[in-house]
Amino acid sequence: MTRDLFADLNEAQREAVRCVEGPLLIFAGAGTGKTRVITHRIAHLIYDIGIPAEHILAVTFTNKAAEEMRSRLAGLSEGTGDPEAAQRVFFSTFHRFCAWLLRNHGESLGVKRHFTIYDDADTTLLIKQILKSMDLDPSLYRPAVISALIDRAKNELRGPADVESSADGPVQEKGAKIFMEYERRLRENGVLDFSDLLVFSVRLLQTSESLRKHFQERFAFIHVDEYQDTNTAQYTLLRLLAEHRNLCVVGDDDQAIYSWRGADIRNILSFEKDFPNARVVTLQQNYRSSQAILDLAYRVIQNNRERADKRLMTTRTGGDAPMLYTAADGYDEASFVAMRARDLSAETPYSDMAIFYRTAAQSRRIEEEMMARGIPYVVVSGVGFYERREVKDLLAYLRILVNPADDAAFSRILNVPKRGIGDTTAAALAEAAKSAGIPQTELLSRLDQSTVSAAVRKKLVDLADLLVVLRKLAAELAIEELLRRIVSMTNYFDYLEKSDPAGFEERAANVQELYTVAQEFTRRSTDPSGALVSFLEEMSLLTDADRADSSADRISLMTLHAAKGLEFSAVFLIGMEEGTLPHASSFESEAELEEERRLCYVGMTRAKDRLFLSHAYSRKIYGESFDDIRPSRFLDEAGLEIPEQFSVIDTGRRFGSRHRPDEGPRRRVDDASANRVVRVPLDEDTAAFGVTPGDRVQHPVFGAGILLRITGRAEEATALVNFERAGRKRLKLAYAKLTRVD
DNA sequence: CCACTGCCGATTTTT
DNA sequence: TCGGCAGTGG
Repeated sequence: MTRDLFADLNEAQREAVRCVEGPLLIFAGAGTGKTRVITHRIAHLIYDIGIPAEHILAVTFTNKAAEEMRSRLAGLSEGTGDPEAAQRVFFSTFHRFCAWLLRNHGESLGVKRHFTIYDDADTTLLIKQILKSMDLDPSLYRPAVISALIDRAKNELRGPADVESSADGPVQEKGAKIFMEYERRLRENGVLDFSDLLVFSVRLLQTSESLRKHFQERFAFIHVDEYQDTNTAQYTLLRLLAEHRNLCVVGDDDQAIYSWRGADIRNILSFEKDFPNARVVTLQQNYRSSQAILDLAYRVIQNNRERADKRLMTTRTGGDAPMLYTAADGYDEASFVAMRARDLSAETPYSDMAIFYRTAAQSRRIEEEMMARGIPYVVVSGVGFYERREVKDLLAYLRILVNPADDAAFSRILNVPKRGIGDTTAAALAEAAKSAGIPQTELLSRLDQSTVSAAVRKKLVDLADLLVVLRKLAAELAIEELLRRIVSMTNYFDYLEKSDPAGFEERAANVQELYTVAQEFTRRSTDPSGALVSFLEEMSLLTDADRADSSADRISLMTLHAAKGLEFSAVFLIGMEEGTLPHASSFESEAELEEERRLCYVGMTRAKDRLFLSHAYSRKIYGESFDDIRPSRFLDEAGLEIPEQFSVIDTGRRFGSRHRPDEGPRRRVDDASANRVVRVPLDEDTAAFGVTPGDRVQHPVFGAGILLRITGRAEEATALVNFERAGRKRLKLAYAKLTRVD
């Protein structure tokens, strides 16, 4: 070891790294360097203690996090005797780890080596089919609800029978029945859904003692990132693997925002009970945000009852006081964000700014504004690349080659591109396959004349022939080449152009992108024999976030959920209103409200230097206008002073709000965007000047006016005052003699 | 079989 | 407001 791993760590971090044996819980608040701690700890295990790298497992929730850790560890490995060791550490997401486990050892549970994975779209479709076959009304038993119910049950390691016995109400009762059929069909198709990856892995380790022992030895040291987000299945898996108790979990209960996905915050809160004699280290030294931002966030999160108390302190200096903008409406808010972002861009690149919102739909107005002003932006997430129709279509072809029983893939390609096979034929195929007990793919050329017309039969045979040819090509060609053949043999581009002329170019580009992805994969791949299977697995387990291009200088737009784990110099948190954040659906339950609060907290703590919060009193929701929107309770909790009502005068001069002719006459207000009072809590040094936004102030030269806002702090504090006679002026508080008048 | 139209419903979405 | 869908006429 040529390098002191402890040199660049603070005391708490050192303690966490040093403690290598037995259970360890690291409470890592936002921006306290948890990735640094995990990677240093792993490096310490390898290079100082001498643990073979292949005995170390590190599990994360996202591919991105896993990659980040891997590369950080690689950085630490440079210059050591064995820099390659980092490559041998098993960094993986839970799901990828499980897929790996099942590919290699799932046979005993009836999991085929070449299983394919159903994504959300596939499972929703399957549920709809089941509803139809059971003659249930989809509006009563909504597929999304049923899907959530099933997913939830699986994450809690409960089967259809468990759901049935605890059912209260018809949805759950029928849900259990649907669940049962759902499972049957997945097994019949040789496919797993996301949760199955966890469920079967748990079952595997529970049933096979030898495998359990094997993996306990193989992974003698286990690390888990974002432990607060683990669900019951994941927790159980960890318990099975970590019988040796060398389990190090890192997390922050204040950032638990996935309970609706089955994550159980109690996993982290009761770690010490689950693993007696566990060491607990709390990281509270923040390296990311200004103290003002941390304090604001703390005031909010402090209102949660179910949390371990901790408070972040920063080393970082500078930054502006967080500010609140009270907007007239959504357009005004968007306008404010855009203008402020542009101002900021003089000193901060757009790529270091972000706009967060509670629901994806909120991005629209912002996008319009950004477009109108020519501000470069990127919506993070949105419709993922892998969920694009064209991508899914082509992947479905690959899936059906790997797993002929994959019905979701089959129904996707059956009439795509259009080859004149309709619902009637599809139903006949499905029926025949069911009674014959073989996959539909195998049956294509065997449907007899009594069920389908000669013309249709010809089409089916053609498709069958196509698949035979492709299957042969699959064994010979690289994946990219195979994809190109699929596209050319099916005239896929013609189909795309015809079915969606407007979106053709973008879709074609996505297909090209898929070629590139395939090419990349082949370049990286070490095992050509199972290439197609692992390619598909990668496609299923990858998300849009994994391909985000961070090189361009664009401001990022994303939901609060998507913001976790990121940081930006400037953050805009929009739509701070009751009903939006906290979301209306959380009003009934204290637990859900606390989760909304954590969401708010996550958003705030992403900001390094500047945090802008905004809310509007009037907003259009689903095309209907509401004028009595109440500001979010979180603003109160944050200690922000909220203007009573938006009552400012507007000259109608709206920055960038394009003329909207169908909007009717707008309330005439006098120079609204400029003359709005912006209230923010002032720190001591700034408050010492004795004036605060909203005050009526007197100046020796300019006379009386309204203090609109204060930017900067202490000696740098600048007041914007709207003087009755002299108009708007910017004045340094340190020089200008402003006095409050009542 | 496919294109059009009217109606319903509308969080968040690591994998 | 807008997108996804079920139902209907060509």
